[in-house]
Amino acid sequence: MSDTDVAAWATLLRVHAALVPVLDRELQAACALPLTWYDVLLELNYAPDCRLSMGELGQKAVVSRTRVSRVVDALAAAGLVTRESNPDDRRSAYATLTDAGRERFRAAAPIYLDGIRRHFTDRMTAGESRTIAGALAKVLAAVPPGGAVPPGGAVPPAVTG
Amino acid sequence: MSDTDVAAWATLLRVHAALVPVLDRELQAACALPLTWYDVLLELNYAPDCRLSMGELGQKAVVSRTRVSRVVDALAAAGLVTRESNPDDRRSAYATLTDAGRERFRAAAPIYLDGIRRHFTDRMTAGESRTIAGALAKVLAAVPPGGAVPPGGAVPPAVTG
DNA sequence: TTTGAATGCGTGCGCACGCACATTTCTACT
DNA sequence: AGTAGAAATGTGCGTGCGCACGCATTCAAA
Repeated sequence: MSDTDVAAWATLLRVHAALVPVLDRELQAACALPLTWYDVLLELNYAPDCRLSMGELGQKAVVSRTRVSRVVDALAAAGLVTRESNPDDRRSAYATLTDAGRERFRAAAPIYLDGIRRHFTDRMTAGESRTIAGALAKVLAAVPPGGAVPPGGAVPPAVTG
Repeated sequence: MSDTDVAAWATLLRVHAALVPVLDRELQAACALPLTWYDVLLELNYAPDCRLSMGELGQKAVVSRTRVSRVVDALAAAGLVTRESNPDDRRSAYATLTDAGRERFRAAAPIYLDGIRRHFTDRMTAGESRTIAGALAKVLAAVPPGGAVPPGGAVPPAVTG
């Protein structure tokens, strides 16, 4: 039973490993835009006022929270976003999409979406696609926050060292 | 239509980003075994004579072909595999599972499988799991080899120059 | 046999990524 | 007000990873 149980997860790992480089290269070749940048621009474009704090970005985009800081630095250096400080909470820092950033994103989106369609969506039925989205959303909702497992053992307590 | 089309892929990316660190940590906490090591041990254990060449390992396991070399070095230093040369083709190098490696893998397997079950499989129905495995297998079979897209355009190769 | 291309592999190098820690600012409680 | 703790962010550092390249070997053709 283990074999069939693990099949879905194992295949997911392989698809990710095989497809991400392909989509990343296509996007870079067409728009000179790394996938990480695209993801950040996407979330900013979707957010109200095209503005998000670093923490929100780290939570919404597929980027580590600590990494967001440097990615935003790079994006700001490229003129695609601006750093702003929040007058109501001077700890937090906002990243806001610039016009150039929005235009760059809108140019890149069709490329990326087309890649997803050609390599991923077109290979399955609409029903399969919906099933995947639904099932994986349930998985995502139940995954523990952070890469946690700080207490002793993963499965057995195993208190003593 | 784009939104729902991309949903499956986007969720896959998030699940991967969220779950891989969790499973990796659980495995490391319980067995001091990185996921990459586990994957290599798994393929070796499944292979005939517990032996595979570097190229085969790179193709079967979720590890870059060039990275295999260093991973095998580390595994050999840990006594879990041995490096052997192929007398029939002196270019190739074999990695063979040792008894210690096999034992280590067999100890780790239940931990990893249980993690997959708790965080992934148990969150969906058996039908959903089968659908995911089947659909993603189709995607995998159609993905272009290598991270390719060397020629100019991203979409059509267009044979003639 | 000789020669050129192809295959399999290992390594130097640079990049991306996340962790642990320090810093600044906010919040709650006395 | 004053203080301890929490929250949000930025940074030094080590690590994993893949690419470009070079070396050894094998195959194919002349």
